Parts: sequence; C-alpha cells; structure tokens
Amino acid sequence: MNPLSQKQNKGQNPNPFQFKSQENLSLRQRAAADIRLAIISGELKPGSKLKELEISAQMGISRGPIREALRDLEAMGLVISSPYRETVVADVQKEEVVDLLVPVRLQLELYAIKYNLANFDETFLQTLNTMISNMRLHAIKNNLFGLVEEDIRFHEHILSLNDTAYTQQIWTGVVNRLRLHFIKNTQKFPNLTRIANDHAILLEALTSKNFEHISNLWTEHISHEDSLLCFS
Amino acid sequence: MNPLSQKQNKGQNPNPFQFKSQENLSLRQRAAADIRLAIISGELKPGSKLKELEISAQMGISRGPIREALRDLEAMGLVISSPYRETVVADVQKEEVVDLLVPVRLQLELYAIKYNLANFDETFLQTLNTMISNMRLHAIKNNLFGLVEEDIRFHEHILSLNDTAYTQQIWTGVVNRLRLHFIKNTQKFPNLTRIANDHAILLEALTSKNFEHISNLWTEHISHEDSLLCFS
DNA sequence: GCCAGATACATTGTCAACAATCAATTGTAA
DNA sequence: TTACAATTGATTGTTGACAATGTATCTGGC
Repeated sequence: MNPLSQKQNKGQNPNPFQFKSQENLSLRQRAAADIRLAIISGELKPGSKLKELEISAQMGISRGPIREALRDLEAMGLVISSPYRETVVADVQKEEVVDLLVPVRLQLELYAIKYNLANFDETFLQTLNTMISNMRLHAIKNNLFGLVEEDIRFHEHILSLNDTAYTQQIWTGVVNRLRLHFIKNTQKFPNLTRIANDHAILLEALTSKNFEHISNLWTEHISHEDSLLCFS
Repeated sequence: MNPLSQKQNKGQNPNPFQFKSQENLSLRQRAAADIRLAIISGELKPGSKLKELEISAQMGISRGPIREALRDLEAMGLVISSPYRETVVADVQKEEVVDLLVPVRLQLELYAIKYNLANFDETFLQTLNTMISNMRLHAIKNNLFGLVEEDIRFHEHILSLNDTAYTQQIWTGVVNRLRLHFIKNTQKFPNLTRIANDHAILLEALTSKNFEHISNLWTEHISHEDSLLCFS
C-alpha cells in the first residue's frame, strides 16, 4: 500500500529512515531514534525540512507516531517546528556552545557527582576504565565519531547515577546540540589520544572522592574539550 | 456527544480544564496551557494521574491534541510518562533546585545579558522598571503568587533578548520546575517587599553595562532568592 | 487462607480520513 | 513591468475507530 517498503530502499532517492533501531520499541520511539541518527550523523543538515507525510511514507507507518517523534526531537533541541509550518533541522551557534551548553553540561555533571560520591564503587569505576580503553582504541584507529560517542557515554555513565527524569532530559538536549556543533566544526585530525588520556585523569580524580578536587579538574576538562575537537 | 461541555461544568467533580486560555491557538497549545495552569497553581498535585480520555472528554476535544500536549508538558518538566502507563504530575526535590535548577537558570540569564549589553535601551529598562512597580503593588497586597509571576516575567524579559529557540526551551522547563518547588515550599509570609527591592538593585546594575559587576550581583541575587521565598 | 494463572477492563498506541492553514502561482489591472 | 488579489496545491491540525498493552479481578488448586 505504501510507495516505499519498510525495510527496503531501491529508489534513487536515498532513504535515511529504515528502522535501524530495536524491534521492541513503540513506533514513535523508533521513528525518533532513526530521525535523530540521521541528524547527528550529518545526513540531515541544519535547515533541512522534515515533512510528516514524507517520513511516514518512507517508514511505512502513519503520521501520528511521526508527529510525536518530531515533538520529542524538538524537546531534544534537534529540530524546530512552528504551527502549520514544516519542521526543520536545528542549527547551533558557537556562542551558545561556549557560554551556555558547556556551562550547563558542567552543572549537570557536578550535580551528579556531588550527590553520588559514595556510589563510586569498584564496578562503577571499572566500567569507566573500560570506556577509556575503548577511547584509546578509537584514537589509534583515528575513528573520530566512535571516540566522541564513547566520550559521551563516559559522562553519561556518571549522570546515570542520578535518578531524576528531568536531569536526564536536559542532558539529552544539551548533548544532542553539542553533537550538532561537533558535526559542523570538528577538525579533521584532532589529538584523539589526548582526549582519552584526559579522561584517565578524570577517572583518577574520582577515586579521591574529594569533591573540591574533582570539581576543579572537571571544570578545566569540559571547558577545554571543545577546543581539542574543534576549530577555535 | 461528550459528557462534559467544553465551557460549562455543572458536575460534582471539579473540572480544571475549561479553555481558560486564548482562542487563537491550536487545541494542542490550549490544552497544554490549561493543564500547565492546573499544575502550577497547585490544583493538580505531584503524582496525580493524567488520563488522556478523561482530559479530552472534559475539554470536549479528541485525544490527539491531548497526547501531544502531554508530551509538551513532559518536555517542560511538569509531567512524567512511560509507555502504556498513565502520565503523572512531576515532583521536584530540594537538591535539584539548589544545585541544578538555580545554577542553570543563572547560566541562562548571564548568557542573555552577556550578549545583549548593547541592547539595554531606554524602552527596555523602562519595561523592567514597570515590572518592579508591579512587584511592589503585589507586595503591598500580600499577593504572593502575583509577585512570583511578575518576578519570573522580569527575568523572562531579559531572556527574551535572546533569539535562540533552545535557550527559551531550557528556561521554560527550569522555571516550571522552580514553580513546582515554590508551590510546595513557599512560606506563608515571606518578605515580599525585599524581593521587589532586590530587583531594583539588579535593574540599576544593568545600566552600568559592566558585565563583571552585573554578573556578581546576579549570582548573589539568584542564589538567595529561593531562601527568601521558601523554608530553608 | 493463599498463591498462580486466566480473564476482563481500563488505558495508551496506531491508523486513515477529513479539516484548517499557509506558500506559491496564476491571473488581472494599473 | 509591477503590484496585488484570488486560486491552487501542499502541509500540518484534528478526529473517531480500532489495536496493543498493562493492571486489576476472578477463579481454581493446594
């Protein structure tokens, strides 16, 4: 019944939406995940128009879940929509990154650390250590995207100690917008090994359980991470 | 066709949703505004269940716009929903207020101020001054809710200089959660005049156009505002 | 009496048709 | 040619019906 199959794409027009994601989620969640991936991978550039009917046809589902997925993406800061007008992929400016997203992100992480110093057990620290190893592997293979995602996972793992839903929500939005920024501005050959090593320092600081000390290092790291990955 | 009229409510069960808001908005926006009002006024307490069918029946519209309104409210941090389960009114803890919402709010305002020092013209400052007068009126009448809303408007007016959509979004969410906090914890007789006077000091600082100076005062003000209104 | 499985009900998830709105185009007159 | 109003087509907004899921209730066996 639909012009495009749900799983196949033989047409000339490349189809970003093919349910790459899990089977167990609602259509809305799957749609949101797939569109998000198309955006943060750079496949859909800022300003691109997202038409409900077009996407629903490509995915082989109705417009309802697509509409709700677009609203979710709007809450994540990835798209912008206004009444009776097409939804478009959002853009991000450098000023917002430096003076808003990065400081807010810092607050989120310090908040999580402050109230969970007691929860940094062996298992937790070991997981972080594994992530650093993964970063080093990505660095050796010069896999920029892989390293950035592992970097985000590192910080996300710390935030996961926090159980409040809204904290996670702000984090999701801020990090997604930082991803938009990276896609636009990342250097071709940043010092990836440096990034991995910096996280090893952070991990060691965590073991001290001294919040002042951690806070200082963390502030330093997050403020400088951007310049390591992007043009000034 | 619907058990409850859209504009009337004669039943024994009080009906919080009656389209109190503007006529020109989409049903989704009106629904979101009305439910939001019911929450931040304290009519709907944290943990209250929001059932799509119930609300749509009370408002006399279909479930579609209600569903999307609930998603908007979730993005605003006012409700929490999980798949196939009722949406519930969100709660907020003191730690989140002190160590996350307040610092994030500070970042947002400083960001807006930093990049708009040149835009503080006479009209702009006059508007802020009028708001302070309104605060004083509310203080005299001991109208706590009115003063808090005027307080929020004051800060919102500064943020409005910023044109990025995502900034406004974070602000909306943070302030809504701060409202939840106020409803729960506000003292019966806080020093309302003090609040109004504090904003006069802020306004005077703005005229200096010295960001360092403004930043210091602002940080002081926002950190202490909470304790003026709430129990320790 | 109490627990496990089956059943019924309430609630959310999805769909396809219809309505409202907006942007572009076309036609018309100055 | 240009300005402007009507028309058309594309897109989002809304609706009611149906499907999927989760929760509470009932039933039977121990």
